[in-house]
Amino acid sequence: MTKEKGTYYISTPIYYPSSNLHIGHTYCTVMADAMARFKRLQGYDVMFLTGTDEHGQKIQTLADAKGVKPQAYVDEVVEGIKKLWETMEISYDDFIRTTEERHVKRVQALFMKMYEKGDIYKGRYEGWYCTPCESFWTEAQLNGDKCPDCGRPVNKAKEEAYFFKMSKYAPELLRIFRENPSFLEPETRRNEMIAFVEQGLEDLCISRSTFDWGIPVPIDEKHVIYVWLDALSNYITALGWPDEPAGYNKYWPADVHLVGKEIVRFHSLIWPAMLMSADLPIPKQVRGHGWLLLGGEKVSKSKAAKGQDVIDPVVLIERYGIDALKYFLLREYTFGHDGMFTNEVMLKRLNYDLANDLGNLVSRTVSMIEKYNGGIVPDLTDAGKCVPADGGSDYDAQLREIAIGAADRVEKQMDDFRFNMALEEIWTVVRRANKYIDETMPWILAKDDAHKERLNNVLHNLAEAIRIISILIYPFMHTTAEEIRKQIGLWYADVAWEDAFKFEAMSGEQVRKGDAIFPRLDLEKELEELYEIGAQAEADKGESNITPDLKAEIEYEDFDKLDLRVGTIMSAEKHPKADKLLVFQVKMGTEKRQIVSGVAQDFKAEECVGQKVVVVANLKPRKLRGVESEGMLLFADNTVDGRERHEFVTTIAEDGNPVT
RNA sequence: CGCGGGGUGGAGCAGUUGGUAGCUCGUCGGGCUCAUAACCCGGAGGUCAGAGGUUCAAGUCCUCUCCCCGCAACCA
Repeated sequence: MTKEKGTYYISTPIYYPSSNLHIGHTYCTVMADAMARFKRLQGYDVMFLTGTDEHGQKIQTLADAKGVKPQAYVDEVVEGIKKLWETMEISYDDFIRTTEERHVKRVQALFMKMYEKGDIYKGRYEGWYCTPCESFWTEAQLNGDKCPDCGRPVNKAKEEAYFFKMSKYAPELLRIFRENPSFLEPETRRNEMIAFVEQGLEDLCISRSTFDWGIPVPIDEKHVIYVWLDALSNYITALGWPDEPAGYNKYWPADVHLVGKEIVRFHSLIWPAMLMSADLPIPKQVRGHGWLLLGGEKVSKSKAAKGQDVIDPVVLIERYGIDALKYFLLREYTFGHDGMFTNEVMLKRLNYDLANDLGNLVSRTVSMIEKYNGGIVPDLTDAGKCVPADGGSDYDAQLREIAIGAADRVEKQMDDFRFNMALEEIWTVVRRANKYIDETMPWILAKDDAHKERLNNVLHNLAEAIRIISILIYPFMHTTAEEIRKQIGLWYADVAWEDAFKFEAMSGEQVRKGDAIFPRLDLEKELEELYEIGAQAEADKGESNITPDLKAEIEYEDFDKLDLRVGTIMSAEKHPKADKLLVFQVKMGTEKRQIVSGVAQDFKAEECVGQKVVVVANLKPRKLRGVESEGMLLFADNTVDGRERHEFVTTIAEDGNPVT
């Protein structure tokens, strides 16, 4: 094995088991896994941590709805998550669940440490409370003056809660960003965070008493510890801090917390502040990755007709294999940037890079070794080395140089989390090898025994290049790497990073042609089938969408209060000060009204003119961003391609007609 | 002037500390037949959104403008 190079601790976020994981979680975990495997291959003692964040109101509500205990609920979901990681061969070293005893007691210890430091105080959490939902909402979250969840009225309420004096650490946090810029990457996120801190930090509410599915506050059993203190601390509780500190002493501070850009704030501000409060070192680095976007195509009509994109990782793995999916995710997207996911892009990647370039390279090389040298990898001889069939260029030297230099280039890219560039470096070797075959033309050499030695050298060099490739891709696609090694006769040897710097390491291996490593995919056919699968999934989802949960029953008198009328839109224009609003002039018989409506994203002003609509005619007038609105237009809420959009509910009736 | 991200050959993207504009696909032409109709070579195609500025030198730094996309605000 490789020599020790120290420790490397990498983490993914702990995921919230409120529903199945999607390709976004997969993406993050795949990156962490590749990095963990890469570091291990280089000889680091790696700690790769992932897990689940299982407390909170939402879980409790979901469990209640299902009629099971919260613990039973999360147990089931977590089992599914673990199974997914198993299918994906995620090489985590530990999986922490926040409901585990080891976590619970250590979170409480952390709470006490911060409390004893004087950084936790009891205060009041003010907000709007919805009694049936048992939920607090901020002013901004409210839907008008109603609960955003259930639509029922809310009351202003105060709740006793514990707060963490986060504001105290603002100067320290700014100092970290200034003095150690690499603490948070990429730079754009760092700038965002600096701006955020400079706006002024508020103290953080870290307890709740309106639900009890959580870790009890050690000094006050009426409260449970609220989300961030509970969740973030997993990174040290999993290491055994503070009661079994061996792992903690060995691995902390973490080398990197890999997180999505939406939770960068929590990891780069709250988490360090909490650690500082507990007098613990902060992690060396937080890296925020981008999101995978769907349906990002501009011309969505034609594309939508062509295919629904499949984002269920399980389906993709079943069809194309885990290595293909991993390769695609790591190769296609730039770390830190959002990227759009489409079936077509994915399939093309798989065909061009994996089937055509890599798979085919292995296939043609192994065939030639079988055909021209009885399946034995020849030794390299001095005599034949520099005598190309075409008379004297340095193909061999070029191939060799690119191959043995690749490991360093890959390492350089990996150090900066540029998975896509790292893979691109590897593929320059693949391409060079394919080119080498064309240059040296072994099939010509094979026709004349006089060239036998040269032919053998060419075959040897190809085998060497593939051997090196198998090492380089190992962190990204270990199964494929092993399959390749089997085919070129290296099944007996361990994969070692330093062997990627050697050439002329092979001698007399028995190659064995196997199945195509990555069979070429029929693009048209695959797209069609994926479309079927996607459409089916969409349909399944749609079933429940057609009739959203009905609201609570009302009395006729309640309905009778409404005065609904048919109206005709006479004119429409954009609201001068709002992006989502259109200002309509609506005629109802002789009556004319100005009505503002939030449909600017669904319709152009012009196309609304002349449309018949149903108007709530007796709604109390109200100003919207400064423009008077005398009523309300009714639209249907449709869902197209997963996006909500409004549709006209039209009629042939005359405007002014009442709707009863 | 709410915050932020973008605008690079037909498409999708790279461009790390400023120094000949790259990659994949597509396209056109050619080569080869060992190989998974795969592979290899060559060509065409970009005033790097626009305008200024700094510099010996800017896609890369500064200023302004235009346009897209998130978030926030707002969807009676």
